[in-house]
Amino acid sequence: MPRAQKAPARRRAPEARPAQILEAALDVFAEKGLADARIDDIAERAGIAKGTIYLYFPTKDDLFRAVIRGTVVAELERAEVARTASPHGLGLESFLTAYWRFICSPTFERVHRFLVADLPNFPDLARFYADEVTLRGHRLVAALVQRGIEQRLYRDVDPSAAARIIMSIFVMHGVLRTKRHNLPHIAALSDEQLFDQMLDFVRAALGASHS
Amino acid sequence: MPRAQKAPARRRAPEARPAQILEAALDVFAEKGLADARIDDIAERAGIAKGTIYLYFPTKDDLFRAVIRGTVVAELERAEVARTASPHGLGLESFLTAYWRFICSPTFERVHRFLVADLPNFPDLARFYADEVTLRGHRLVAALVQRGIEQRLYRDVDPSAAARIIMSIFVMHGVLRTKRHNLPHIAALSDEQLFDQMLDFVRAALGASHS
DNA sequence: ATATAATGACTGACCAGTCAGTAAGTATTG
DNA sequence: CAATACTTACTGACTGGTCAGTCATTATAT
Repeated sequence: MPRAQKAPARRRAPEARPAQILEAALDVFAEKGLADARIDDIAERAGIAKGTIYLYFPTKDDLFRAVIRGTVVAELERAEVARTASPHGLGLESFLTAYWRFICSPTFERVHRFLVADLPNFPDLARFYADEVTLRGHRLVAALVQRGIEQRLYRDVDPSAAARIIMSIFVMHGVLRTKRHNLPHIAALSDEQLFDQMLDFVRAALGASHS
Repeated sequence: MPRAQKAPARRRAPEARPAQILEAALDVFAEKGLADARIDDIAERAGIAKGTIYLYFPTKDDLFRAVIRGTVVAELERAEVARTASPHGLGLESFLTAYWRFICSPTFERVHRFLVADLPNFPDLARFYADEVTLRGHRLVAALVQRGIEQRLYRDVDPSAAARIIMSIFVMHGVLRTKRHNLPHIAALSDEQLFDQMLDFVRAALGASHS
């Protein structure tokens, strides 16, 4: 027979709960990793009781999956926006600008860690991510490089290789920038400076004829 | 009063134990990550009993630290070898060849995962790694680029930025190559082909005058 | 004999997941 | 427009399993 004395303003909001839980879960998973994240922590951060989480997500794994899918979908939507935002317009460089802006957002920082750390334990999610994010991004960039070549903006490089290398540079720098505090050779550089340096390098590699 | 019936060929080898334990621990940590690795698993893989591990390493964390330091030291030694192997010789490209060979080794693959996943939980180790590996590698590459510029092999780029970007490409490709099975756009490419593509890109970016 | 190496059953802490119980909201009735 | 029963959202103490770390005991070596 459980005691029940204090009733600290309990709220009912079944529509809002899932999003609320996912947000708290993203925070805690990103901070601690899947294994070290406690369901109690997530509940506390969401301002609800532990049991409530289990009304909406059957297990911790399912919650984790939902978080990944949620953030990945968000990432894809941004990519779509970036693609359609420049209809047949500015090409590779404007895409990279938008891409870098995304990489510098808190979402990227929070997602990246358990992308590397925990995704290998979820082969189906890893596959989903590879297909829907990595590969899609690669195809998009490769197409932009290809178009640049056709327009004689770039020399005749292998678009697929160039795309892969360019993405590598940007993603890795997205990781590095979050570790500035430990890395004296980056500490003083702003995100904009990093972007400019990367763009210079890429332009030169692609043999861009004009600045 | 514990029972003790079977004595399956107990061996005494106090000198060999630490290395034996570290090797088993590296395997298990790499496979499962810090949190999911069981001391019992490590003991079993090493062919000894759990208690024996605690004769040599006071806690699981200490064991993990020892594994990191061990592998990082190994990595540094290879870098030293690579540096001294080309006295004032072939410069950047020969270093990158050796570096890529290291990146393609099993050690890199096993170490990288918990470098990203678990190191954030060990600020002192992260600092150590940043100083002794990342920064040292960066300085070395930057110096090689600098020398290339002085020798008029490369155009007048920012050596620090170029070094950082080159390292980014190589490290990221070290990660990608281990995920080939999920990535159709790399699956068919050999490590050598990846290296050639990266080198082409870098050469072009540095404005290398001859192939 | 004595010292040292090794063992593995055990303990204590931790935590995912459960469920009996409580509060908030809604429908029904007089 | 109560008082009532009924439904649904939520709670948090509890359970059962897992595992890091301990230590009394046993094996080997000298």
